[in-house]
Amino acid sequence: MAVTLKDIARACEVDVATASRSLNGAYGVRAETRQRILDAARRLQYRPNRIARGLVTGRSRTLAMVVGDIRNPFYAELARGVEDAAYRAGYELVLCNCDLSSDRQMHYIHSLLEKRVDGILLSAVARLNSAEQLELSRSDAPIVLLNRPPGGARGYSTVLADNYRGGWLAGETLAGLGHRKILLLAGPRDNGNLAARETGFLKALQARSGGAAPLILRAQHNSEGARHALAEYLHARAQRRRLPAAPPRGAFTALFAVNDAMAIGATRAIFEAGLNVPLDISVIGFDDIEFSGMLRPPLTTIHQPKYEMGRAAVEILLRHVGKPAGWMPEHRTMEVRLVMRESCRALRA
Amino acid sequence: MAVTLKDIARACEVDVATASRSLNGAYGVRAETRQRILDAARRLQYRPNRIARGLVTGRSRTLAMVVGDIRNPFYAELARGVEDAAYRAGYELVLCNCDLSSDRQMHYIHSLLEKRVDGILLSAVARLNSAEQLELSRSDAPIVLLNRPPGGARGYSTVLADNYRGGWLAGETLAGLGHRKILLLAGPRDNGNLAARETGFLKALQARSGGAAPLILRAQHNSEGARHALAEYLHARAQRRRLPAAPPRGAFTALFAVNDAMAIGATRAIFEAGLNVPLDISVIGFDDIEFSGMLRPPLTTIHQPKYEMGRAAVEILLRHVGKPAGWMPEHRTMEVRLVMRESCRALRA
DNA sequence: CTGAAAGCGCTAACAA
DNA sequence: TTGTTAGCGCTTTCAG
Repeated sequence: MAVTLKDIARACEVDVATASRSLNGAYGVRAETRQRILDAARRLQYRPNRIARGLVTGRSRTLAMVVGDIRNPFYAELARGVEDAAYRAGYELVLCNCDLSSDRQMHYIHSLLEKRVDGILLSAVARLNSAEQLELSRSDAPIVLLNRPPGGARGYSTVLADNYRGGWLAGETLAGLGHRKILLLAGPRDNGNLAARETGFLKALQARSGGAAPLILRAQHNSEGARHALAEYLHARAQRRRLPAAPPRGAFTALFAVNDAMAIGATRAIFEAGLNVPLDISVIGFDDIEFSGMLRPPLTTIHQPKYEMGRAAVEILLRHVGKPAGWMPEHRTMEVRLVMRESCRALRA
Repeated sequence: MAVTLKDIARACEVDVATASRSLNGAYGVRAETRQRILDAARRLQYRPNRIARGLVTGRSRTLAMVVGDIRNPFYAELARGVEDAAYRAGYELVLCNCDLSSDRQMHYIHSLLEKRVDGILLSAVARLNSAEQLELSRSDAPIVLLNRPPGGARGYSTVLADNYRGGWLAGETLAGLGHRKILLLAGPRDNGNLAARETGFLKALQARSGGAAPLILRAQHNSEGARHALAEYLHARAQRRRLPAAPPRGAFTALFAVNDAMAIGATRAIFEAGLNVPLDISVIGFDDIEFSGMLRPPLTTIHQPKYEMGRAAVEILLRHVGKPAGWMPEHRTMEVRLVMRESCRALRA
């Protein structure tokens, strides 16, 4: 059995209250007594039972983060930022993967609330129906939406990258390099972040004098989805022109993929079609996952400050602990920036 | 204030004990009464306070995993396996990143024990001094070492990939392809897993008739470390032979990096030196992180079943919950296998 | 089948 | 400065 406060109180011939005070607040107790208790605690290897403490204080010193899949390097980087910030503040982090399952997401949220976590970071993309939304809103623990557009769920704090501006930057970059025939490799329409990037990109092209509307190809927002979709597209084009052997050139000279995973898949498809990046096609992505810099060619992309986003979300969350639900939601938009690497080249005019 | 068992007991005009029984064990209570209570619970949105329950049962239904850095895709995959298994068993997972800091590692372990987690998975590589080892051994919660050789810490259950055999496989593969001049890109000597791979590799080459001892280059076990070390080596060779422009060929025709991150860094260094993989140098790695298959060329590597390792570790851990400390440690060695992709080629004899 | 009562280990008024 | 007294919300004997 573990040694309890009572044990150390008995050993020192004081009351548990005195022992508790010595170990915690520390003031309102004679220095000598306090020392005696501290010594006994160390000697007996006393480990306070935080769960008992939690029961009375109502706080667990635990935060939770719900993500889609921690194997996604984007989430991993977010999570690391979250965890470091939590650690510094003296909190632990419980991690929940729920993929796209809103069932699993709700299951977690229930468990977390039952465990009285002090706050929840919601990064997963699983949609919630209105019953679930309602349930969330009654949550005692503060919730911040991290990289998850509110989507009907008003009233929560949010931390988001400036996706629109990132898309714009991508458009500017490609157009500035002289590209006119451009492919937009877009994701599912119902993803708010991806949609914002798309919009920003389109606007940037429109704003450019003579900016023609790009081709739009929609795919799953992962490598395989992008690779598959683009491969099919390139193949179909070759067929149509009866160029079974020769790869199609000239349909577009640049491509924007709304995230790096898609950019990676697209790059593969391009090489597999016998074309070259950036000689035949320039590629620009979005996210700047660590891996992007290690590709051949290193990927030009829009960087979002994932680690800092995690940190910022924890700061907001902690500011809301103990506050009434729905207390002054904060909205933080994080800056993005272009990272020029080698997958884009300028077109000679 | 949250609704408690007492509230629902009052609403149903029964005792809290009856309410508790109805909500849990469910037997020993009249069906009609039980139903009434269940209904009330739903109606009042009752959420049991698990921390109160934990105080009496002594279980928290929480597991913890201590890793180096979740951004490392290897850990992420392990973690996902762990989390899925925990989820299925009705547990939550707290995730702790401690890099190489044994301070942070110990800090976590203390917190976790104070929070009465039901078990701890140790994957981090931070070394523990003997005082820390002693402390660990007195832990009430079971501990399993996941991908972490016991290194003096006997008595714990372990889950490890068959690193030795993986190294052997790599050696066999290269030798079987006809390579004779081989470079071993090794990691720090004090890493047990990496050292086992190294040993296996060396043995395989020795076992081959005419297998010459490979060159050994030691580097940090990450991409940049490997890239740097290999670049320097290639450069120095070029200098020595007064071939500033022409890249050095022929010193070795194949290379084994003891993990994929290193293989990736090495591949970069090779291309940056103007050489080609696999034409000039074949490369084989270890781990089979997801990314390996998306490289150009896709990396040949030794696959370890990371996800399954995570799952296996949880199974063992759960088997030990509630058992006395040091109870029948289990040791599980997971099989590895060769994944042949395009970074290795056969040498014509 | 159900109620009463004790207690998990700790904190926090309130007294002394 | 210290001890006493109540709980926190739940489970779990033990009676009834």
